[in-house]
Amino acid sequence: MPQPAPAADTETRRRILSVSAQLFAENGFNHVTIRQICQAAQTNIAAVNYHFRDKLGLYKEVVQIAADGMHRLKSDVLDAIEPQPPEERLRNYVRLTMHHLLDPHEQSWMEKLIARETMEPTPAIDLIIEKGIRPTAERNGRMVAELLGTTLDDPRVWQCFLSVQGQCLFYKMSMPVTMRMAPPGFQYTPEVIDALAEHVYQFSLAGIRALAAQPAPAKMEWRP
Amino acid sequence: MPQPAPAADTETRRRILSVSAQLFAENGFNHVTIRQICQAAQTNIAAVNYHFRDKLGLYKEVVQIAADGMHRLKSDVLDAIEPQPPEERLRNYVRLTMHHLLDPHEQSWMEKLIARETMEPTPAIDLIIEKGIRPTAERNGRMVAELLGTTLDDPRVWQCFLSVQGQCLFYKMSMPVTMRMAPPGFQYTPEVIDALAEHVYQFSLAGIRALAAQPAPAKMEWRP
DNA sequence: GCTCAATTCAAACACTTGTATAAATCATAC
DNA sequence: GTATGATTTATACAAGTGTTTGAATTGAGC
Repeated sequence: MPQPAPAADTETRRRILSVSAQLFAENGFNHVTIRQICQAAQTNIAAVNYHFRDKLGLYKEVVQIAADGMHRLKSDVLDAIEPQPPEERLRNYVRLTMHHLLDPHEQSWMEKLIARETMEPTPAIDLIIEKGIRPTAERNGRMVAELLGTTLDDPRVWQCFLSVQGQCLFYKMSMPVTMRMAPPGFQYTPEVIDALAEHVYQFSLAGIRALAAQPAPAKMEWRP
Repeated sequence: MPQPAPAADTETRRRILSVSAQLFAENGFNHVTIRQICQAAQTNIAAVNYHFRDKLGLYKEVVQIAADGMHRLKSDVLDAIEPQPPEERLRNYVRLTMHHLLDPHEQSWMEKLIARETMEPTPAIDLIIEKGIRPTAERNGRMVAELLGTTLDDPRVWQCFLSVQGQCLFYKMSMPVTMRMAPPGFQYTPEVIDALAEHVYQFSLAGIRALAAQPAPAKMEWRP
């Protein structure tokens, strides 16, 4: 019973990873079969089991990559908007996030995979939380906290951030219905996405400002 | 080959419907097996095929009920808030919707089933759109339009409504992650849900008012 | 050229799924 | 009571799933 070298970087191994990342992101863990993956990767059925032990092993490696990439991607976004004034920071955060999620040309399978895991978690969810979400939580919070004129231990920070994130993700998650309700021929072109992002920005900025004007509620313990 | 009377109302048939509604809402069409349903309904494997032709037939009947019930539920909510001033209307709409979605005691499997179909549609999605969503679209729109001081053919109406709906649904859909990020022991008690709903209301009302203050964009054709 | 380990391959296995069949049971009208 | 049709039951089937196996192929090191 031959064993592959620990994490050897074979050509087929790479192909399987690349192909399955797309498939998993688009269809979810349960709706992708090993045979699909291997056919798309032009290799044998047993390749997945040989290189990744089993389907879940492959998936976890894909998720690992997604979580790391997500962290890097989010860090890049946050870096890019760092020097801007707070309002522009929010505007561009929303714009970039929605493009990653909605633009079909944007090959951002990582956002999609994580959006999927968020709604329908598998045993790999903890990886995503620890490596992909938690590390940028503090910077995300600071972006909102500054607009609120408060600190991270103010519960309004997370409620507002979730309201922003919720609007962005909702457009992605409700796409199947949106496309059916929209007039025929509708597409998520870059211009449409920009317009939606601008709406979410305007809507959210006003929401945040209104809450900033209210008396501060009791602080909460802040967890890292 | 015996055939059941058209839509006979047998006891087992009722049990299957009731049990599978819960299961489908909680786990989605693909993650529920006929054997699960029949075991929970304390009947034979073949009962589903006998009474509903096949699994999809059963599911479509469940969805039919959900779509009708959804329409009725939404109508009731809209009726209940009708006499209130516009702001209170929005506040209570958000509050009731979030309770239906999040309260574990609330046995509102219909909202959950439809939320699921929204994100991961099956061949039954059209039923939901036509019977469960479209019929109340106009009233939903009017609720927002009034706050915006505009008419249904103003694109801001739908963008704002989706922003509100998006926040509500997001809390439902991201529950798996939320529960893991939240401090241990966290639960969606009625009080917690009320607080969240109040936040969404405040946030959204400010967003809507800010957009109302802007110059009106080009109208769009309004589809029934 | 040979060796030996890593890698690929074809085939099969064990299991679950939805569905179909035919017999058994039940209920009701005559 | 019996006949007839509706319902329930036990069982089998075909297709699809992830996984395993053992042989074939490859390729680098000597």
